[in-house]
Amino acid sequence: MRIGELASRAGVSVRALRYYEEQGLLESERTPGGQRDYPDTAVERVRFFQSMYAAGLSSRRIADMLSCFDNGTTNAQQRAMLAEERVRIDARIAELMGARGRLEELIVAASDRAG
Amino acid sequence: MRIGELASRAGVSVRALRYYEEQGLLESERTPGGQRDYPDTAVERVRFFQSMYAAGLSSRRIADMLSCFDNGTTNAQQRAMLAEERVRIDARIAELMGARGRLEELIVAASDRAG
DNA sequence: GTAAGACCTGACGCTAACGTCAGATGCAAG
DNA sequence: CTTGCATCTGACGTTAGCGTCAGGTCTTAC
Repeated sequence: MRIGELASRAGVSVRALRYYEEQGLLESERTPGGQRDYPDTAVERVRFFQSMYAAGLSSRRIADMLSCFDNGTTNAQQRAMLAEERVRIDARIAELMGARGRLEELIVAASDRAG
Repeated sequence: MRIGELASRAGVSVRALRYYEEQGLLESERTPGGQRDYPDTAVERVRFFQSMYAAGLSSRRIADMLSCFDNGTTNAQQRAMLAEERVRIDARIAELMGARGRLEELIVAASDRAG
């Protein structure tokens, strides 16, 4: 498929896809006219990127774990990195839950005042 | 206390405190010499900021809910905003847990391969 | 009174994941 | 063949929460 279709199917912008390619995350064939051509599997791949970005990983980090995503094998360094990122995500979740609690306090206190 | 002490007690940089003042989040008295002087309550206040920043709120958003933090009262707009931010945080937590799950899959798959 | 820090006000730098614009080309339809 | 939309390659713009440097002032210990 071409870039526009991939963008809409994966829920990202065309610009984002070109950026992923720049970062070495996403390859593509080219048509004789020079346009990018993606396989169907690219949709899932891009969604994986989005998920990792949403979790706060950098392009570099995602690139480092790509072989792991592609064929399910890892070296020691990758295993350490995966575990490290999991810890980081857990910490982020804890922060967010803390903030949620603070917000909740404000809401409860305010509703008490409001009756 | 002066700015350096507040910074170390709240766990942020001196620059950050001046930035919070710029954004209208943090007031201070001034000594005759022109240096900032903070009350003890500023420590907790700054920690609240950090928690909100960590949850992805902008300075503007935090400023908008400050009166709520200060005296526990809200107007309708603030109540709506607090609820909205809570929803946003919940969504972020869900994203993170999704990403965590994906990572977990990679880890499990890789450990299967590794034996 | 002076040396050493802490603090002051600008003001530019930084980062990362894109947004956006410009000017040119590819491609399917009528 | 041309109309018109999708796509192409640069390349500069954006955003937000600070980092950092420059040059000058305040405070405190000796």
